[in-house]
Amino acid sequence: MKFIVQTLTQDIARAFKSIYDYDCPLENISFQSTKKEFEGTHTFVVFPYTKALGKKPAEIAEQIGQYLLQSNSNLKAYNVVQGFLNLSFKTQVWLNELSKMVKNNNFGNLPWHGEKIMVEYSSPNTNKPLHLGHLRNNFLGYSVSKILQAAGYDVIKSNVVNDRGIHICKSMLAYQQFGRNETPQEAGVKGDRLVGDYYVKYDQVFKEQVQTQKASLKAQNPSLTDEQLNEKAAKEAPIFLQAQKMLQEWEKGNPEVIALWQKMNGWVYEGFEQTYKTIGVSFDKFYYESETYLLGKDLIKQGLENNIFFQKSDGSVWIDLSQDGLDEKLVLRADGTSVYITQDLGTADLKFEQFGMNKSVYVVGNEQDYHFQVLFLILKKLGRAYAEGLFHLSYGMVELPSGRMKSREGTVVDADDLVHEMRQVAAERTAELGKIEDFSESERQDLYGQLALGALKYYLLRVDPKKKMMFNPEESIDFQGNTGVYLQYTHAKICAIIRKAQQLNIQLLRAENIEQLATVEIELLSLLAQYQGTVKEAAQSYSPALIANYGYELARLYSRFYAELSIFGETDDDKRALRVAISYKVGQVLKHALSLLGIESPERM
RNA sequence: GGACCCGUAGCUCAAUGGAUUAGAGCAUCUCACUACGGAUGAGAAGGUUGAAGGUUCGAGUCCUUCCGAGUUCACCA
Repeated sequence: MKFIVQTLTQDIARAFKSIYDYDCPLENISFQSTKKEFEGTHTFVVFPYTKALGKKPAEIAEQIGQYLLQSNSNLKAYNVVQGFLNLSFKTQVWLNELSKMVKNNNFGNLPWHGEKIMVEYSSPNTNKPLHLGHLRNNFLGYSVSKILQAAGYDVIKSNVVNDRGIHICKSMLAYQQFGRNETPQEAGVKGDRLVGDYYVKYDQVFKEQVQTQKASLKAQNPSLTDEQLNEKAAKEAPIFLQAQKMLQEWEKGNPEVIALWQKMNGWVYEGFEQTYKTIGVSFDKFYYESETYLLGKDLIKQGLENNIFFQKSDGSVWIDLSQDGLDEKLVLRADGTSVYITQDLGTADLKFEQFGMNKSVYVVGNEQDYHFQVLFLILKKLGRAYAEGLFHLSYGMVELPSGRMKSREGTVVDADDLVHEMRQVAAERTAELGKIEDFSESERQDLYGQLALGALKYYLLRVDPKKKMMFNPEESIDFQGNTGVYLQYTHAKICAIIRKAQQLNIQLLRAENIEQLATVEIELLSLLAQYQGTVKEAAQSYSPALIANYGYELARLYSRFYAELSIFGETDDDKRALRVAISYKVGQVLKHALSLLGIESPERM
């Protein structure tokens, strides 16, 4: 199709030249897809040229249409609506196009171009289990990796695990005080859940202590405001002081603390591994902040020498970004220890040294927009060549009908629980329909997982990543309409058709003597031909939503095709074969698109 | 307060780099094949695209102001 559109583009330029003696650069000529109400698949908009040509839009469109019809042998007809020139291709063009697509088993994968890109995602804290917000992150990261791969990149999926810091010490401390050495096995829960429970426990105790502390502070300092009292009490809560102490011990390498840390992190990793496996995501490279948190200090020294940073009298190091519309930002504490951005600077260098990638994507929530703006800007100022290729894939928060999720208020939707519930719904619906009575138990279980995750992933990925989204539990378990299950169902239906076609021994690509295609057939072929462009666009904009929406549109159009036209009831052998071939290709593209979303395509369901 | 982001049908979302009559799904109502998978299809109803200006042949999209929601502005991560 690409080539055919190219010839059309050239012919339009020639038309401009020959009719109006107007030189139009090829890159200024482009097409839109024709709206459904009108005949044709490609539309050329002439409005932008009316000024230069001094003619009315409809007149220009008419003249160019005539010129094209004579000069371009692929063209069948044109029609003009105001300034819109709608073009239709000959049947043979579509038949050739279909034949090419069917023969191309690599359809949807763009040529490898040798650029390397790292996608960092997931990056969990090791103090609590994964929740719904992490799911959006993980699904996005995984899907973007797949899309980039399909678009011809070498992709490295990385995960920077936040396994150290005061928050980790909090759950350790609560476990130490209240845990009685219980193990996940003894407690009968996943390791990440157990550790998360102690993080919650810490918070309970902390809150109680703040209240007590506040009361005694108030008695001593009646003049303080409520806010001041809260702040002071929080800083003086015994358990908080203990947590701070523990962090210091951890940094000193106190064997007891380290041993506890290793034990508890080990539990969390086991839990995460299990969750990652069930939700179907994976990584090529793990970084641990406990190993990277000291990085970046050399960079600070360098920046000081080059006067990019400056030092205050207390020894702390800063960068002044006020020229760039931002603030002054601390990059190293007065005591010489790192802050968050210090290690991010160092880690950026480390990643680049190890992989030498051209681009690097950070899949991180939009709460950290400012942080990444600063991080990238500093790296540019430090003259890092790779800084140009850095991108923050900033995604919006997932909200519940009851509002934003808050771990402290217990409104968090746990990832494992959610997947479990979805599986049950999938099992119920499947049982109601009774189409897989001959499946073995393990085949059933596989199917439930595929449907559950298909529904969940599609639900979270179909929305533009940049936008915040609403997670409505009732809607998410809906398997009708614009859902992942709908795409899977359409694919499975097509598989049934292909099975039957094989039984009937129908050849996909026979010499087709077809004079005219049905409108819905042309629409389908045209949409299929757009798939590779969609993949490219999705890669450029890092947006799985484009793939999801394309897939839905394709499934919907196919469903209409299926309802309007009979396949096996068609008596003309050529037409019957054609419809099977179209079905086959639609099935393949659906499967490919779903795989880019990290969703599996069962052949029966 | 500064910065950033968002506001489209009752609800959830689409709408290429500006373009013909702003499209889907859910929910509501109606209809459909003793044909290939009804987890489906067709139709009805539902909109002053938060408001007001501006630029343009043309604005949901760009610019300005206002209103409303959110995020962020730690020697936390």
